[in-house]
Amino acid sequence: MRGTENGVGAVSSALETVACCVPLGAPVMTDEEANATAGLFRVLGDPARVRIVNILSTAGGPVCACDFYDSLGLGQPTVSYHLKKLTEAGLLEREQRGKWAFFSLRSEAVEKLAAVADLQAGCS
Amino acid sequence: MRGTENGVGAVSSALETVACCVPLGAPVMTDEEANATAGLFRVLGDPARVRIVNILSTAGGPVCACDFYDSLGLGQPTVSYHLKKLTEAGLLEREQRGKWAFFSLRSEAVEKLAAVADLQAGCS
DNA sequence: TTGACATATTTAGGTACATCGATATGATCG
DNA sequence: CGATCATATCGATGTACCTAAATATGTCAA
Repeated sequence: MRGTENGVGAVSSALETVACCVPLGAPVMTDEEANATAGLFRVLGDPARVRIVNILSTAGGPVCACDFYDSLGLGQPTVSYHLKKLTEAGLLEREQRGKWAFFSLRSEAVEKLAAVADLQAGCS
Repeated sequence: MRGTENGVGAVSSALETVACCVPLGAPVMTDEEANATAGLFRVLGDPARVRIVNILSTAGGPVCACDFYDSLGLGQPTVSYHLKKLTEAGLLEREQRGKWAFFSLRSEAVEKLAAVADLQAGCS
């Protein structure tokens, strides 16, 4: 019931939040799009998750879950909780290496995030 | 006690959240910066506020508070609450026109937001 | 100043979220 | 299989947040 690499899009439980987002400056925005876009920002609206993304971006590659405990000053269950939130949103990818879980940033999501937050997108 | 154009930085009550943010990909990130950055995202982590920003960006100019009631399907106090959150974060500027309050996007904040969400900032 | 209107604040209630301790699941190695 | 280690999930608790009704503040016109 893990399902990280099941072939297709490897969608998590929440319909891949990041995939449903639209730029903040979109000419039209449905309720569903507003919800998804807010959902993406809400996932990043926690200091621990901001740090996780920051650590992953500076690491430049997959990072073991256990490496976050000290960096974040949070317990193992709490870190697991945050990693799951980020993964479900589509921002992170989970990879099993032996008995360790490694996480990395999904480049598509990173690009999408930048596009969503760019209000000038499409303007000169 | 309103203080929207008091000369200097026109800071609101919360030390201007957006001003303390750093890019998600910053090489180093203090606790305070992680908090401010998360705070900025958290402000955008609500569908109503996402819509407000979207409406303002497509409007291209100041919009009266009363114009949001119908668009958002929310009551006047609730809209006022959201507008305050966005303004306190430094994303919006409030302007009094007679007995109406007009809000617009702060271009500096818009640029900062894009920079904060851009993980590739400074990379090739 | 008084009345009318627009917005802000207060108060209260319900819900979502972050955190931890305890426990369960999953993976490796003897 | 049984032991061990890493991670995920469950249960519970305190907090932050969103919303609306009622009220206060502020602005303008007469």
